[in-house]
Amino acid sequence: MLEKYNHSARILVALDCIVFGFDGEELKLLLIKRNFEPQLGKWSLMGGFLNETEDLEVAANRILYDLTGLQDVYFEELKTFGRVDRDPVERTVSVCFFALINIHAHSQDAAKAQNAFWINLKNRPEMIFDHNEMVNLALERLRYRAALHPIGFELLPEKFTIPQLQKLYEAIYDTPLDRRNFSRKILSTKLLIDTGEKNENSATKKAILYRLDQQKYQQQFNAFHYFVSDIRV
Amino acid sequence: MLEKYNHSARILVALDCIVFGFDGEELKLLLIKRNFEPQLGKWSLMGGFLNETEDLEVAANRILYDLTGLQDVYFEELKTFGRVDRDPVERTVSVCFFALINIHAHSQDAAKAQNAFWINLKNRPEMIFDHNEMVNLALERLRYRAALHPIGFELLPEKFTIPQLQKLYEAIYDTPLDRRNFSRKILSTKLLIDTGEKNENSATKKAILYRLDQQKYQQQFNAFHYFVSDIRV
DNA sequence: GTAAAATTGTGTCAAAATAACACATTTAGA
DNA sequence: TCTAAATGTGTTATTTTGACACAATTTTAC
Repeated sequence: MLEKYNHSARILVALDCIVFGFDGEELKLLLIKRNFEPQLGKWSLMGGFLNETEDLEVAANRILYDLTGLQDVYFEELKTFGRVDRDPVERTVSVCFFALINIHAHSQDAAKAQNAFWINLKNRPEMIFDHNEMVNLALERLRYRAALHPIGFELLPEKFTIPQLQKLYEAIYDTPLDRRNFSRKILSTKLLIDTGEKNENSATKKAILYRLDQQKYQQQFNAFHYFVSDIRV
Repeated sequence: MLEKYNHSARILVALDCIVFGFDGEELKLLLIKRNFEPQLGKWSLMGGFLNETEDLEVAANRILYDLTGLQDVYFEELKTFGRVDRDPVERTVSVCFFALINIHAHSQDAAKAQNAFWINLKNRPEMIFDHNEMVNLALERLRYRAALHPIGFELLPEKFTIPQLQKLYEAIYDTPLDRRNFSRKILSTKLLIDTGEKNENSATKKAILYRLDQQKYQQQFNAFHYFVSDIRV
């Protein structure tokens, strides 16, 4: 039997999860109005603790599932936060993730059970601990990633129009984009498949509904390089 | 006094550090030939445990300092590794960082004290635990970062020539680059200042020695976008 | 001395990508 | 059927990129 590392401190390992959504106009965050201690009544990210016999990645999926009822959603590690005083209750190191989900496809029941609400990113409330810092960094990372990889699609429904996609990018970068250049750029990636359908929820010209070419999406994930003039990572 | 989180497991939090260097020809790693248990005699990254009263970032700096004698070197978090069985001795979550240092500027004594050696990245040995996975991911990240931000300079001496810089990029991406296009691209960033000196260690035409414009480096860090044909992140 | 070999610095040019911009089409509703 | 709003596509000048050529510098060999 191997000897254990007797001289070092065992520390609580938490996970905190930032969930981004898009309602067609604004970027949103799924935040918890805490109905439990500590910090009851305040806003926070969804979080949890790593169990003794649980892989870190499994724990992240568990927390996402408990919040959204979704499995296999896009998420990536953001950073591990480890200031000594970040949680006043007890020393806790938190591995922070962010996820992108289709805002219409998750479980309302799961969200309700966690007392979670979609909040406009721009109007986000003060949050507990270092959660504000986490969200700021996550937005930065989202902008970085979305400029290089086609992750925007993760936030849209299965079928979507180019104008919808453009509105998403405009929300992510908080800047207007040229409609014609945007369309050309996106279509040149060949990632979009024309479904033959049109968006019927339109009072004017109905835009073409596309879906993502999943195979090309996987292949081209690392060769997307979406750039427009105002977007610098 | 606040109540503690009584129902969750406390876990060892380790840090592992990948140190990259460049000897003018090849990318190198500063690896430990373990003269201590566990896994005595095997190769590993430099690591350590997070102390109870120590910020995570402070711990990373401590470990880097113990290995290199350097402070304020470039490093960034890579990922936190948390498979249950990643360390057979005991459940340990490891926050992995990577650093870029000038291979000629660190403390030989510190390295010797840790039994650390510079190893060609391409000939790297089998390492313990998930350290191989860490290094693979770090190389990927280095390539990603170096394509977008001017971090290559962190691996060079204060004064360097454009051909040296090119050799570095060729080592990072393991691909030959066109000398003329490279020079044009780098000079167009205006990040280089001509020192007026030349590289005297040359048997042929002596190349101009440049130094980095530190002010512009800070300003343009997020607007570098170094791309050449063969380099795709 | 001078020629040869290796390396460095700079220039050219066609092709591709980008940014700015214009016009025609579709649809609901007046 | 006319209008307003939104969508789809095209044009053009400018900038960036990639492929390539030539001149200059320096040491070494003769």
